[in-house]
Parts: sequence; C-alpha cells; structure tokens
Amino acid sequence: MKSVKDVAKRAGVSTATVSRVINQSGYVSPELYQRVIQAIKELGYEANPFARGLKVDKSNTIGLIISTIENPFFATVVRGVESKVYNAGYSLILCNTDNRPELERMYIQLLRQKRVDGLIISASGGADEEIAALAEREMPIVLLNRRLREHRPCVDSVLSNSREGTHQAITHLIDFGHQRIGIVSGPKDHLQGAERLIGYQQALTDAGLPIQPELIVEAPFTAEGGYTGTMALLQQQPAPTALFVSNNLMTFGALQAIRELEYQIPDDLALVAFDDIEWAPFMDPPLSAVAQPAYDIGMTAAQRILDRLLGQLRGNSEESVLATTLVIRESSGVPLHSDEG
Amino acid sequence: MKSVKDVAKRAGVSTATVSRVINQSGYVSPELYQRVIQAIKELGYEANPFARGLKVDKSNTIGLIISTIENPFFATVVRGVESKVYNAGYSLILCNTDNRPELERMYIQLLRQKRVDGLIISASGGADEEIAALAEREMPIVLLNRRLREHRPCVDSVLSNSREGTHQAITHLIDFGHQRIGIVSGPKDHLQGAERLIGYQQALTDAGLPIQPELIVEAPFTAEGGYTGTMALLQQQPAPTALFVSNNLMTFGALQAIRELEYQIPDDLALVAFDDIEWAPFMDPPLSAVAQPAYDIGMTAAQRILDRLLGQLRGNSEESVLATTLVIRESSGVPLHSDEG
DNA sequence: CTTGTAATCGATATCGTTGACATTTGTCTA
DNA sequence: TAGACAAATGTCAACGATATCGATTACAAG
Repeated sequence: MKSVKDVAKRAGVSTATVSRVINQSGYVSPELYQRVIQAIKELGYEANPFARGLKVDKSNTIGLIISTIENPFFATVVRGVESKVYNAGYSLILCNTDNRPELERMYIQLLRQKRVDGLIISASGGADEEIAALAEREMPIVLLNRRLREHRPCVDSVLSNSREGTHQAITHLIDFGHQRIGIVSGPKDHLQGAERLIGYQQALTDAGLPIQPELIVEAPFTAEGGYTGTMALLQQQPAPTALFVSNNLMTFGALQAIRELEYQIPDDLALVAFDDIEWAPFMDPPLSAVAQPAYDIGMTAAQRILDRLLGQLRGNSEESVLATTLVIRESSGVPLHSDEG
Repeated sequence: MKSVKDVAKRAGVSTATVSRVINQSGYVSPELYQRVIQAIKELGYEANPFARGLKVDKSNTIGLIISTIENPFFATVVRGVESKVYNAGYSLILCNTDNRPELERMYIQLLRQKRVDGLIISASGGADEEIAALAEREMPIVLLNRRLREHRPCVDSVLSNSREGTHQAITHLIDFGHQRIGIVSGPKDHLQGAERLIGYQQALTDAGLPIQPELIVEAPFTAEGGYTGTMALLQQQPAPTALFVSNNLMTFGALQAIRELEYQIPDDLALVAFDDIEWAPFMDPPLSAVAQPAYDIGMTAAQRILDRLLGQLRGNSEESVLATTLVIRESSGVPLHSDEG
C-alpha cells in the first residue's frame, strides 16, 4: 500500500503538501498541486481511513439501526438513507434489532465504539438512556417515527403524519356511510400507535359520531396482534361494518382472521390499512391504504444528520413531520345506502 | 477519551500488558490480568478502532452490496447476513446499487478503500474485473446467486437451486394436466435466468412434452419485463393454459397483464411464480410459488466469509447450492380433466 | 526603504495500538 | 550448580495522516 510519504517522494514535496492537496486545505501552488495529483494517480494512492480517523476522530460513517428490514416500510427507508448518505461521501453501517431492546442497546454501544459520526434509529423506546448518553457526547441522532420523552439537543425526529393520515382514512370510510368503524390500534405507549388512534377518534368526533370503546382494540404491531385484534372486533354484536388496521404487519393477521371468519371484503366489511405496500394492488381485494413517504423519511433523516455534521444545524431538537397519502383501492368498497347502520 | 496509556497507568502496568489482556495474546499473570480488567471497567475504556486498524490493517467490517433491498428476497438475505456477521463480532456496511453496474463498481472501490475485511455481493456481472482485482488482493468475496465466469481463489458462491426449483414447479403444473406451459424467463445471460429456463425445459422433456419456442419469452427481471413477457405469451393462439414467471418483480407485471386481459386465475390460467413472499397467501388468488431459502443464503454467505477470515477455508472457489421449496397455494389450480389440451 | 501581510511550503509531534525485542525472574533439568 | 528455558513484564518503534508551527518568499502599503 502506498502512503503519503510515497506520494510526497514521487512529487518531490513534503507530506504536508500532499495532505493539503488531498484535503483542499491551506495554500498550495497550482504547480505543486498538479505534481501531487499526478503522483497520486501514478501510484494509485488511496488514503488510509484508519490513519485519518486516528488523527481527526471521524469515520465518515453513519449508523442505521432498524427494527426489521423485512418490513417493506423500513426497507424503503433504508434505501432513502443509503442514497443520501453515500452521495454525501459517507457510508452506512446497518443493524437490525428484530425489535429486541437489548439488541438495540448493544448496537448503540457497538456503533459508538465504531465511532460512527451519526446515528439514525428506529427506536423501541427501551434504549432512551443510551441515546441520551450519546447525545451528551454531541453525536447527531435522528429518531424515526418517534421522539424522545424529554427533548435533547442533537436528537432530531423525522415522522410521518400518522394522525392526519388516519384521520383521512377514517373520514373516507365515514363518507362511504360507515358508522361502526373498528380500529386495531397499535400500543398506545408507542407514539405512532397513539397518534393513529387519536386520528381515528378525531375523525369520528369531527363527523359527529360517538367514540365507542368496544370498537377500539389495542394490540402489538405484529401479525399476531392484527389477528387477535381483528378477531375480537369482528366477533362482537353488532359487528363493525368497517375496519382500520394500524400497520402493515397487523394487516396480515387481520386478513387471516377475516378469511377465517368468512367475511367478504368489501361487501361484508370495508377495510383500510395503515402502510401501503407494493403488493397491495394485487391483493384480494386490492387494498386501500395510508401510504407513508418512506423514501422521503429516509432521505430527510439522513439530511438532518448531514446538516448537523456540517454545522448547518445546531442546538435544539428539530422535528420533521411528513405527509401521508391515502390510496383508495377496492377494499374500502363503495358508498353505502343511507339506511345502513 | 481514555487510551491504553490511561489504563496502563491506572493498573500500574505497561501499555503492552494492557494490550495483551485485551487481545488475549502473550503471557500475563492472573493478578495483573485482573488489575487491568478492573482499570478498564473503572475508566470505561474502549479501544480505538482507528488505531487498531492502523496497526493491524483490519476493520472488522464486511461489506454487503445488494441490488435492491426493497426486494423482499434481498431484505431477508440481508437479515441473514446481518445476524451471522454481528454474532461473529463484525459489522456490516450496506450498499444498494439499484441494479446499476456503474454504482456497483463505485461501491466496490469504496469498500476497498474503507478496508472491509470481506465482501458479499449480489453482482450484476458488470463489475467482474473489479471483483477479480479484489480477489487478487486476497479479499474474501461471496457472490449471491451468481458465479464468476472463470473461477478464482477467494471468490465463493452461494446459490439457490433454481433449476431444481423450477423443475418442481413445472412438473407440478404438468401433473395437473397442463401441456402448454408458458415461461416468462429472465435474461439468459443471467445465471439464475438461464438455470430457471433449463429447469423448465428439463421438466418438459422429462415428461415427454415438446419444448415449444413460442412459449418461451425472455425479459428483464423487472415488473415491466413481467408485463410485456406475459402479454406476449397470452396473446398468441392457442394461449398457454399455465404460466411460470421467473421472479417476484416480474410477477407484479404478470399479474397486471393478466388482469388487463381479464384472465381468471386459476380457471383460465394456472400460475406459479419464482420467489415466495410474505404477502403471497393474501393475494388474489393465493399464489403458488417457489421459495428461495433467503435467510439461509445470507447466513451461509456470511459464514463463508468468516471461514476465510479465520483461515478455516482457503484456496479455491467453493459453491453452496441451497434447496428451494415449492409452496402450492391456489393459483396453480386443481388437476385438469384429461381432455384438456 | 521599511514593514506588514498573505502565500507557500516543510519539519515534526501526535493520534492509540500493537508487536518485536529486551529484560527480569523463577523453575527445572543435567 | 550452571545452564536452559519458560513465564511475565516493560520499552519503544512503527502504522499513515494531519495540524501546528516555523520558515521563507512575494508583494503591496506606507
């Protein structure tokens, strides 16, 4: 491997000059500049990131901790982050927690040791002390679809507007004549779970409909959660005529339950899900869904980190709230007759 | 930040002893060992990866270059790699090429500069010289679902058995009485594309059926490819009674085309796709598919790298071929009457 | 003709770890 | 008891890049 020394010798200058050329720092005459560039090319020199890191204590790397890459939402977020990050000359270390808080903590530690320059994390909430500790050290952090209980400088959030998205979806169902609308809600101690539930409630209230507690079921954001939640909702009398499911994993379970109970969508039950997926148009029936701007979420999260790193952004916690889109397909059915109850 | 020097001072030993303790190398008495451990704990010391890397020229990092993480197959592969890699004390740098060979080349360069210890890559074939160059430097490389034209030491392959998988799928359709079976094939210069086509042909031959060129359409592994390929197949006279689609992205397009032509699956057309996805059971109708062992592919790829790094494996190119699974749902229909043709 | 300032470049210390080598002490064998 | 050898520890020079500092020159302002 070639080093600055080799380049310096070849170009007939000092290592300092070589460094200046590489980093575009300090003064260097056009002539020497050219000689150095030439030498670098001839030798095929490439800077050693270890030596550089040792000196400047930066890795040009950002860490990304994701709960599950297999969730298409996060897969797209990752792609957004990836694209932005590499374009800015950084690279990306990926960690997958499978929603296990202890793994999350472990990864945070690990990434700190690895000296990542910034951290993007879809946090479970079980590692807030670790996150706070990192923020203390002035490491830029972005939380995906969450915020810290107590705001801290250096810790930003990028969220999609779940409340508004759900509000739209429920309003859509109300417009179609539904009055008994069930919701399989996420955990209410989860920000997005809570927000979606609020959106649901507000939509009902705004339409002058009562909030009926028996139509609200709380469940974890998993297929199992969706299954048991849907089962609970559909087996009551009278059953809801429409159903809102709060995330894509839950939707699996919901569809399973609906199938087992032999409901026909949308004839017996209208369905709208949170999270759109590429396959939704081909499902049975094509699924109406609230789409999160996953790619944008990834991009803006990365941008936040970069802004902090370049000093464009400093100080207090910032929050970006991105709009969702309601995609209406067939599962939400058609307007009901007015005698429907 | 604390350094070995601080630890050494605190424990009353030399830095060399500290290093020996950390790396479990050389001799060190139980007593000093304990003192050092204690000092490390008290100071919260963490080794500096830059300094270490500078000295030993290892990053404890492996690179993963993926064509599209949004493809659920690759998402699962990534998870498999991730899990194995971190368990072995390495971390993972992720790159996403979006199938652009120039990006792929760029990333290979970048990861070399970053001094990754190994590389796993779902290669397009457009960067084989770069890969060969890396192999020359004895960097362990694993190719996903591909192999190099000319084998090289250090470059292993992990593949799923596409030929056999397709053979099973086609045989399944033949067993159900189909004789005119169309295939939307991938590019035949792509290993998996070619293998799947061979599996198709062998299955026909093994069943004593003729290979009819007009039932074979070659297309890129994309939704568009699936769409145009399916269109071409279904618009000929007589149309095939069954269709095999060679990957999951293509299946989108195929379903789109089938819908537009108003074919009913499986009544008018039986369908089997390559690549199973989590959503398949909920599609219209539930999709029969050949499932690749994506997680296993990721795990074994990572294991190959680790074996090479630990010196367990050396020398020539090795190949792991993993079995696929045919998952029969509804889209492949039911056995036809014998007068069907 | 000073003198101040910007431009240009090199020598060198430094970052934190490790490994080669040196040193010391203790133990065991011939 | 000498010598050999193993165990245990320390010294110190790398690894490669960069930033600080100092030195030198050029040039413009006074």
